[in-house]
Amino acid sequence: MIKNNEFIDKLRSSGLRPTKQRLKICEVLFNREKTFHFTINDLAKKISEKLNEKISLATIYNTVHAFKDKGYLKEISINSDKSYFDTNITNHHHFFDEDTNQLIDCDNDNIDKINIKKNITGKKINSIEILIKVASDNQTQN
Amino acid sequence: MIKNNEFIDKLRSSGLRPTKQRLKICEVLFNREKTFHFTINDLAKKISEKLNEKISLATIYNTVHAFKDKGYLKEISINSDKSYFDTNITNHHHFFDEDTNQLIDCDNDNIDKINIKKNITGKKINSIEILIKVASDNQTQN
DNA sequence: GTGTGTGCAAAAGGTTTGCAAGAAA
DNA sequence: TTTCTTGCAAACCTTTTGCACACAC
Repeated sequence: MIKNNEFIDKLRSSGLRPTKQRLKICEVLFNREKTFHFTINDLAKKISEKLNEKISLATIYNTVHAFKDKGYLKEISINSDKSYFDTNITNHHHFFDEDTNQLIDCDNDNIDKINIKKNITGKKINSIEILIKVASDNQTQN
Repeated sequence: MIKNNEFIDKLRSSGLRPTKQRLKICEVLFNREKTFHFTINDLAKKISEKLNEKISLATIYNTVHAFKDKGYLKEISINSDKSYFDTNITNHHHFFDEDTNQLIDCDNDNIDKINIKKNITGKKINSIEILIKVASDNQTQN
């Protein structure tokens, strides 16, 4: 159980004012055991469920982007009509279950080191993301 | 230079009627040397440039999805406000240049075999996609 | 008090849908 | 003639923006 004070310090230290809304979003996002993979819509729903309170969508977008910029959230690359975010900011990868549209973390340990033999001239590699698409074993794939 | 007849056969053999519009889209997509990475918008622009003719957006969406379902196009996973497609349907990966928002193919040969040690129970791996984000060497990264 | 953050509603951008007219079989 | 395809416009959904009000400092 993370205390409110820790969130306040965290926010302050990154130059974000600890407002009521941001603290509530912190609580929903970071006060949990497991990684949370979510879309903005998921988050909005979770907020109204868990806190029985509504925060304006504009504010949620604002906050999620601020948190992403500060490195508290990661954006995940899937082709989808919406953006997915991840509270797990460590270097890791994802399974994407095509049956249920669910994301599952895949630790770095579960994948042998990736060695890219070629790079683009003058460019530096910022990140390497692996997406493993899986689906039910006994189903026709497309 | 692929002949129209080949496109007609290709379409017919997958149960798609070879309409004027689909043939024109085939021409723009597949009558080229290099891989084509595109958004629907890019494709619409290319069509009006190359063929000096307009095909309705609804039809372009329709056709691209049909081609994807038939396996003639691949959808690429980037988080972006729009969908990217690829005429290269072989097993390969991508560099994504964050400076220019451009996609560059990365052949399988350039990456050592990926070994996933863990899988999701009851699921089969359909694909493994790697996205390597790169950016200019002499720039602050976020 | 000043500057930042919030919330609403409107707008924007990509994508999908319904339906009538047109083309392929 | 039947079925599939096209094209337009409207609808939809996610995300962004403008602006007035409220809050943090």
